[in-house]
This record gives sequence, structure tokens and C-alpha cells, in this order.
Amino acid sequence: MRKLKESRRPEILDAALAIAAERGLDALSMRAVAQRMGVTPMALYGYYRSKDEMLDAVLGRLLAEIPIPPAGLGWREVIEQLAYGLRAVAVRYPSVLPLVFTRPAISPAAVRVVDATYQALLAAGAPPAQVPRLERMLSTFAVGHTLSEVSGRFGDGTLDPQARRAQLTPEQLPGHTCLASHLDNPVDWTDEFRTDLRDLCELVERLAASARTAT
Amino acid sequence: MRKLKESRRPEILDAALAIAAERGLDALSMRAVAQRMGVTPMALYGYYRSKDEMLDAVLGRLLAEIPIPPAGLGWREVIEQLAYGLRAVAVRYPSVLPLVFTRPAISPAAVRVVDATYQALLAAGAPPAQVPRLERMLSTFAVGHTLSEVSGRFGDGTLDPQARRAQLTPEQLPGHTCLASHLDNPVDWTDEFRTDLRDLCELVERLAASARTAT
DNA sequence: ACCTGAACACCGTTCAAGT
DNA sequence: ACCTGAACACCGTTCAAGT
Repeated sequence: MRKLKESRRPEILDAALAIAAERGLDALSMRAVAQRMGVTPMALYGYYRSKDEMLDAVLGRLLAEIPIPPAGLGWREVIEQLAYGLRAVAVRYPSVLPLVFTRPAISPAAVRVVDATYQALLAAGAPPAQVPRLERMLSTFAVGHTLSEVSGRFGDGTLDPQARRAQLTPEQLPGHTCLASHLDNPVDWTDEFRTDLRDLCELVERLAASARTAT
Repeated sequence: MRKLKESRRPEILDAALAIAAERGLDALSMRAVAQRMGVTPMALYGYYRSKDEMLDAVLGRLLAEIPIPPAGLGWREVIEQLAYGLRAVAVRYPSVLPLVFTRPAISPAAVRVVDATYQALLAAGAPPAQVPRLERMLSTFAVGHTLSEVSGRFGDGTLDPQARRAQLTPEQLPGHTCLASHLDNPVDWTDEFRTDLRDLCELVERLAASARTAT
């Protein structure tokens, strides 16, 4: 268990993010990072014990770019700004986003975002016992929706609804048939993100309201 | 653009799923699949054009294991059964779950799950124009929550809340400090999944109700 | 304190060939 | 129709050594 160096960590994370942004997550190898820094791959192991540990740090660096909203904002604004902040970061580094779902969110930056959300939910009047659950629901939505969009789970444009339905007969897909008129127009994902978030905030409000009447 | 063989595809997908379940997604290599089938790695390229294409098929095979609820159920039951079905599959093959967020959901199995959800939302009385959005919200939640749990994003037990807070001073984390009493007890993820799903169904109900009064 | 070089056990994939 | 074998350009990581 050697002691690790700190000095060039920021440089390493910058190089890693740049590679991921330019050539995708698969191209983000220790050898690529080393080459970009003009150093041997083995030099990196003085700073991180493994690639896995380096990726944790890359994720932390990413989440650190989400701005924490200033004090004095309404709770809805706080939640919206955090969600949009995550979305903005994700759009800049789409290929790194899968890491969020794949490793524990324990970096200081991640914990600060969680804490700001806790405060907002408490300010909204949500029952304290439910606040951690609601934070998990909101963050799961924000990350999941953005990741679905940028990774193509929602359909990446190259494969339109017609092509999807073509694999099965219309009789097997009554739902799609009913909604045919709504499935052809393209979707504005930013808009949908905002609408979903509003609906989820309504849900928080309703939980807060029913907690007030219960006491 | 050669013509691909079909014959041994099921065998290949079985081998791939078994490897992923036993040794994780990183161990799921073409060479490992080939070895398990007693064949040369290159033999696989007669069935799939690339590893990427094979992974798409693995995902399709996984989603095909989600049972489609029988006709005659209430819309809430349909949505719940689909969500629990996804969760059950995910728990059996946790390491494959990240693929859901990483590639388009265009397999016949995926489309059938989406269609069943469309039908349930229409039966609930949700405005047709909002049904695709609500389906995306529900599936994003179901996959995201399950993936967060099994991949450790929600905290994997080895790193408790105390350790998370220890990285920052209590003054920097007023939200965590307020909720201290609620953050120490362990969470039953299955229970939380059910509660969240109920809340989301309430949201659908409310949208349906306000659509009724608007007309 | 910081970095290198050679080596090991792996990858996905191409190409030409074999039955 | 189905599979093999050798080869290429990659991986992460260990170990011993160099300044």
C-alpha cells in the first residue's frame, strides 16, 4: 500500500476528460492518457493505484463542475438548477456519463450536490424521513434521462419509430398503433426534461402538503 | 456485408450471459464466449459482425425474459408487473444492466414492453400526447433505480454515510446534519422501489384527472 | 520523489485457408 | 456452410531498475 502522489492529478484528469470527449470512453486507456501527457503509462500508477481508481477521480472531477446554487433561491429553483447543471456537464462529456451509474457517488463534489438537494427538499416541507428517498428519485431521473438521451436509448434518430414497429406486426403493438400520430414528430429532450422535472416537483409538493394536513 | 448465420445464436447468448453473471461484464470477451462454446473466437464472427452487435443481442435476450402481463389487469398492476419484471431480470444479471442505458432499446422484446406500458397509460386516461413521455419517465426510473442499487451508486454497504460525511466538515453539509437520524438506518431497496413506483403512478393518475376536467 | 523499460497475460478483429 | 490459425495493433498491470 504505497503512498500516492498528488502533484499531477489535475493534469491527469484533464487529459482523461479530453480523450473521452474527443474519442469516446473506449479510447480512454491508461496508455492514451500517458501518451497525451508525454509520459510512460507506468508513471500514472504513482498517482492512482489502478485505472478504476482513476475513473472514480474522473467522475468526481466531472461532478465538481456542477455549480451549487446560491443561497436565497426557492427550493424548486435549487432543484432545477442542480438538474440543469448536471445536464449541462453531461452534454459536454456524454461518454463519461455511464460512469455515474456504475460507481458509488462518494466524491466530495457528489456529496455537496446531494446535500443541496436535501436542503431544498426540507425547505419544500417534505417529511424528513422521505427526503433521502426523494433525492435518490430525483437524481436517478436526472442522470437516467440525460444518459438515455445522449446514449441513444430514446432512439438516436437513425432508427425512427417506423423501423421499430416494422419488426413486429401492428396487431402485436396496439399501443403504438393508437399513438401513431404522436410517435412520428421529433422530441425536444431538453423540453421533456423540464416537463418531467416539473411533474416530479409537483409530486414533492403534494407529499409536503399531505404531511402538513396529517399533523 | 456477408450474410450471417442464425443457428447457434441462442447458444452464444447463453454463454455470454453465463460469463457476465459469473465473472462480470469485463470478463465478457469474444474469446471467453468462444472458449466456453469450445470454438475459436473467429467462429463467432459468422453470427455477429462485431462484439458490439453481439452485446445488442445479449441485451435483447435479457429484456425478452420480462413477462408481458396477461390481459384484464388494471393499468397500475400492468405497470407494476413490468417494473418488477425488469427488476427481477436485473437482479439475476446485474452486470449486464448498464447495457440498457448504453444502447438503443430496439429489440422486439424491448418494443413489446414499451407497447404494454403505452396501453396501460392509455387505460389510465393519460393524455395520449403525454404517453410516450410518461413511458420514458417510468422506464428511466425503473432501470435507473435498479442499476443504482446493484452497481453501488446508492452506497454499497462498505462505505457508510459517516464515511461520506467525513470528507467534508458538518458545516458544509447542513442537509446531512439535519437528516442525521434518518441517514444511518439501512434502506430496503425493494421497498423504496415500490414506494417510488406508487408515487409515479399517482402522478399519472393526477395528469389523467386534470385532463378529464379540462375537456 | 519521480519516472522508465521490458515483460506477461490479455483484448477485438482482419485475412487467407481448410473441410 | 462452418470453422481454424496466424497475425496485428491494442489493453491493464507487475517487477526491477534508473536519476
